[in-house]
Amino acid sequence: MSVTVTLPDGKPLELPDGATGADAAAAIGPGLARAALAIEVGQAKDGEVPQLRDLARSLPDGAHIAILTKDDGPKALELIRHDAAHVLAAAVMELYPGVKISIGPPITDGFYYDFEFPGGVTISEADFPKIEERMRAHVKAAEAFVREEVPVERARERFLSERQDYKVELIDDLVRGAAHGRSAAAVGDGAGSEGGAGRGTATEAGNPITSVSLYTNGPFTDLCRGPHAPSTKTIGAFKLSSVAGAYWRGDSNRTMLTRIYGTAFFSKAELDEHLERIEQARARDHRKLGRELGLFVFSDLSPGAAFWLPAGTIVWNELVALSRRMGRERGYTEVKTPQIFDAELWKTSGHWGKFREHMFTLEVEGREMGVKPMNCPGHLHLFAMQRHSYRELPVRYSEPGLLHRNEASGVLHGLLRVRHFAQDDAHIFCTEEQVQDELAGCLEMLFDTYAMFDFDVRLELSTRPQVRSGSDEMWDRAEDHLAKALEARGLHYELNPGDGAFYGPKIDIHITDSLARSWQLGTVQIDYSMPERFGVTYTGADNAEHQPVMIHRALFGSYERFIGIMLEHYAGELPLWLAPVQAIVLAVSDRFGDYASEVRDALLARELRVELDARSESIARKIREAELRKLPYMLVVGERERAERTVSVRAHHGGDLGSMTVEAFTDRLSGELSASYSRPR
RNA sequence: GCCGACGUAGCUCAACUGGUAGAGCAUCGCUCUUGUAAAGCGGAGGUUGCCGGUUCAAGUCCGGCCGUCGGCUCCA
Repeated sequence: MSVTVTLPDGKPLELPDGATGADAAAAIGPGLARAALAIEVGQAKDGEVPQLRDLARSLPDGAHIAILTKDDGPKALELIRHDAAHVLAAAVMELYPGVKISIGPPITDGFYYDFEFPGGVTISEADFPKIEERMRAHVKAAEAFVREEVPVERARERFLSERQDYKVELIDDLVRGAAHGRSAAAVGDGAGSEGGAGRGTATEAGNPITSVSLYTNGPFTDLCRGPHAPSTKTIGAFKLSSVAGAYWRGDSNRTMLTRIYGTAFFSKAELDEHLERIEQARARDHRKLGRELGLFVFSDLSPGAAFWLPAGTIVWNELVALSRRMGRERGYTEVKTPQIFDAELWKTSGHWGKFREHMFTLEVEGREMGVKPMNCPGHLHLFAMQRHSYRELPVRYSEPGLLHRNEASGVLHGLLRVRHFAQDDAHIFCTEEQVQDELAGCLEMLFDTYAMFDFDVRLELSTRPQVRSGSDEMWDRAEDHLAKALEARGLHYELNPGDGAFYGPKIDIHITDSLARSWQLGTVQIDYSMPERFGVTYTGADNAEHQPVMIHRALFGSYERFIGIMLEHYAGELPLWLAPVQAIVLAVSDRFGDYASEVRDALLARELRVELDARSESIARKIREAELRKLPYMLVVGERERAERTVSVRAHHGGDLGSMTVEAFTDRLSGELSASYSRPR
């Protein structure tokens, strides 16, 4: 008796019956046997999803297999990070008797484990050294990860007797999930491979789960779907990084657990490199750059609201100018609507019911008013106050509107999550027949806008949420429109089910910041609901009143957030057209102040943003300071330049570009500027 | 909002177990008049986030509040 499996290169490998992944690796070679971590069974073909399994499990006859080693990148890292999460739990259980464990999956850059510590015990980073020391002992001991399949009842009793309530709940949910026909994987934690059912047990609809898998390393046993590496020793280097609160099952009504984050790599060198990357990312944190470059500051007296300094205001205004120019070229018309409205407006829009807690409200002569958290209701009301013919449509109202949202204190984050901000907002009112053209126009404008910034953007289509307004038929139509518009452009997008606005689905633009956090920027939304709520109409060719379709769109999203992301993206080195100071004239000594100001004035006359540094300081110092301010161009002028009527040009990072006439330099800059402006069509 | 940590001069940071706050940079003044990443000297600058408590004595310990940071939940 034997089994035959197929290797990645297509060659068959014959093994004795009952052979394991480890046997397969050994049969291929002793080096591979040593390096093997896990084994992938199956191939990504015909809808089949390869399963990663423990090496110790026996191989099914006829399977395609691939041995996983540390050279297999993210998959291999994920494996040992999951191992590390178990090691963390093992260490914590030894150090804190009575601790309750919940889940501990690998995540993008590491892993975490959530615990409920016994009463009175709090964990802080100060506790990490001793936890890490225990973890090291487990890694050093090269404890084998041993899998066992246990009947559900026995596993349940085991965790019940250990007072591991969260594990009991997970098991109960697994059983219930299977009974309800959901896959076992879907009722796990959703974040990783914890808490899943043992494979090989029935997970089909309606079939009850009869067993679950447990993994043991050393003294620690956890409910876990696996897989794991053969032993803890493959965790080459690890480090705990932070501690945070996290709600059990992500539900803010349930217990807050203590989450310990960490990361793991195969080697110390890789870990160090990772830590170094984080350090560098911190250096380009927009909050730090904003202060250092004199763009904006924050004050305790207005949490969640930036104070824009002159330099930052220039950046802001340039973005607004870009938005206005591009809008003008595309048939948008700018409007201005009030900041404060009677609650009536918010009741009509539905925001009063859904977001009142997050609005700033005030009472004016006995009337309840709300500061606008968004522009749409104002635009709807404005549109509704006029009579409209179908001949006018589409109407495209834009407004760089100032908005206030009373965000919970805990979510504020630099410019990326604020209470006071502005959006490059616009609302299009059009006929049903015009929807596709308008959406295409929005997407085109979106890509033209983002082309100015070489960002890596990710598109998501967010569909109907649980709580929403409008009929299902409306939602079907709206979602179809967005998907169709995306597909018409051949755009790749991810589906984000249930994440749409309460009035309509949306296409969201997401971007990743320097610390790998994801943020939403622009959005294009389609809305059949608000026009109905506000009763807005236009007169059709048939002389009857019809309801227009509304498209909401903001391409930058909020200017604040966009500038924050952009600063991190460029590490503070803004492109010339956005740089608050495009060039600085540096006088070699204050004796050349006259010529230096002449040069400055010449550049000002060409509408360049230029500064003059004629202090009695060394030229080396002036250059250093200009470099630290990341100013794109430095123009050194002294004896020679005055005599020759030239400037010596130095570019940030670019070094000395030699001397040229002021004319030549301004031409060079104008050329650079028009190149950036000519990109969007 | 929830969990944890943190809050000292404009910025970055010191101040042993409680003993009366200090440095660098920046700012200001003077000297130097400078050629591609920091000239020299001197001065000024703090009710240690705010309020209360313990103590002979609080930056340090305790409580409350505010804010910030890292997460969680939320995000029209």
